Amino acid sequence: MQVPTSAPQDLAELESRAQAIAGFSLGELAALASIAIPADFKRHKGWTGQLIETWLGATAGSKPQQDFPELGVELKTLPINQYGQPLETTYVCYAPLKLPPLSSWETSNVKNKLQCVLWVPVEGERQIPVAERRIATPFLWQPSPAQEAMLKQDWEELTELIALGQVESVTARHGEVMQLRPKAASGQVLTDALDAQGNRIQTRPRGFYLRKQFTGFILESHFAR
DNA sequence: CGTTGATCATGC
DNA sequence: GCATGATCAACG
Repeated sequence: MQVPTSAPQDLAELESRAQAIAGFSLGELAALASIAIPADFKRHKGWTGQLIETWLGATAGSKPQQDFPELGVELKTLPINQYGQPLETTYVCYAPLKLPPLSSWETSNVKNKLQCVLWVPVEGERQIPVAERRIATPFLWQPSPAQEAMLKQDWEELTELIALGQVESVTARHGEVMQLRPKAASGQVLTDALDAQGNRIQTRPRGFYLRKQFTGFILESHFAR
């Protein structure tokens, strides 16, 4: 097995590459790709995602686009426990805080990002050394009408609060399947937003995250089929 | 003990 | 500063 040197040409090739790494440990994949393995993720939080990107032939580096633009596919690795349940929430994208919110769900970043996702579940329990964690079964997913309705509802609720200048009062408890949380290099990072009177204020950048229960439901639905 | 809020690395 | 990849760890 070798690291691909080009992007997958179609969905079939992407799926085939994804299936090929199923069952391998992160250590094996790193060794085959000549990539150093971190002892832990304290300072390497994005390492697994980048390793998977390498093996699937995603364009290196971070781009403000989908991982496979030609295929319209977004790649998400998902740490799971021994029962196949997600251990962490899933980051979707930044939330615009300076809204002339003529924005709609249909044109939102969230909907665009989640139109088609290649989920790659990976063993993530801390007791398992990083190198020994294995890739589970990757699969392509598109939101069902019901799932999209849930996402849309949360997006509209959260976006409305932002539009009303209530950003500061939104907590991660809002939203049934998707939440809004700080997303920055530190708590010192600030960005512009608006208060209820429309005055410019400074606040921590926020991102949209999928709750574990929701991604767990996606996994369950897929493997129950 | 699960979740929220904070944090780490990197590129442009 | 924003966007990518996420996990860490304090707290309720």
